[in-house]
Amino acid sequence: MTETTAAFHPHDHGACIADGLSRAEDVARRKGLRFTPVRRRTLEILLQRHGAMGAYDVLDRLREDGFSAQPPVAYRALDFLVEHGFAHRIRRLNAFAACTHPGEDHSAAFLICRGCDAVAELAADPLRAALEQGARTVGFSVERANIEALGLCPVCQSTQAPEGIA
Amino acid sequence: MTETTAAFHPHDHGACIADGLSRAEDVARRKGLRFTPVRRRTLEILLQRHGAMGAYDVLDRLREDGFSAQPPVAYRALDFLVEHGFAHRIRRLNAFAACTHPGEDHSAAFLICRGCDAVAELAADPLRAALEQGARTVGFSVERANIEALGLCPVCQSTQAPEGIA
DNA sequence: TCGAAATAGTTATACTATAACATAACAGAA
DNA sequence: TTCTGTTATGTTATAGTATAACTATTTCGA
Repeated sequence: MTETTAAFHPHDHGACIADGLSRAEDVARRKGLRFTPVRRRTLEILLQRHGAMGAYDVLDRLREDGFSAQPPVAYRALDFLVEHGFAHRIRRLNAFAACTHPGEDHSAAFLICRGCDAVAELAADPLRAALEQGARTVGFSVERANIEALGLCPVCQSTQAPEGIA
Repeated sequence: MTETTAAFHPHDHGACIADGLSRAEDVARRKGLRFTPVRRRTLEILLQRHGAMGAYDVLDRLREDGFSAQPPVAYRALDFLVEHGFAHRIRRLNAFAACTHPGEDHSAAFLICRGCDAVAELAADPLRAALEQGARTVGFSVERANIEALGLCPVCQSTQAPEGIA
């Protein structure tokens, strides 16, 4: 497992967004998926935020672009993105985040800072493998997994109080 | 990581409940926690179900016992149980489940069957260790983690259709 | 016994998500 | 091209989940 996101550090965010979009477009074309305007715009919104975003926040942004502002619009687009690995759902936050990985079909783990709410994505394929092995001992076959950790990012470790006191 | 639950198999459920309660009582006494009637009853309800339960389902049961039927009552009791390791929150299901582990202070992973909704808890300390190591490479300190897998239990593997078709 | 702290009761509301059905766009076959 | 099945979107309504904020009570140590 190695770092694959610069969420906790400064970086070229513009390139970040452009890369994410064009990668998604490539994958969608290759898989024959319909990367429609709402879906594309939804991914772009997530990429711009570069962090976790609630469905209703996404919805607000979509409204500004003239899309229908009803919840199902956002949820469908988000579900599509998650389904195909362009985004992840972070259940602990009831939120979504654009996938920051180059590769397709990976497993991800999320590091959620309780100090500043930043979210970082780690490649979790080894973790996933370990999980599947454990599951096998009970005869369970894993299809999808969510791995989410709550804690403190480097910055907040020096400025925030320890757990339970803040 | 080894199997520590019999959720996917028949077992002595009565003993299961009694054990869970008395173990919790021991720990609470040792830690100086107040294992009040609502909290105790809430844990008992979760143990009886021996699976995931929504907060509002718990609330319904509490009402039958004469406790106040307002959401905060259930959420507080559940939060207490989760906080001290007597129960776990399963975010994928917006639900809670009694901890089926003997030991305290462990990490757990959940196997959620999409066929029959059964939930099994695996000891996930190795997984947790791997997660923490990965987090360290980004300078992140893990305090809590949720690891949840969706898939098929042994029984449903033979009777259910594959993902996406069911 | 007094007072601080923790727990529980209560009311109201905020936030998250989906069901269900109507309409429109698209893709391949006839 | 036109038909037709399929996929996507629009729309309305509502279900489900969770917490804020305030009051009352209990507990426990000083």
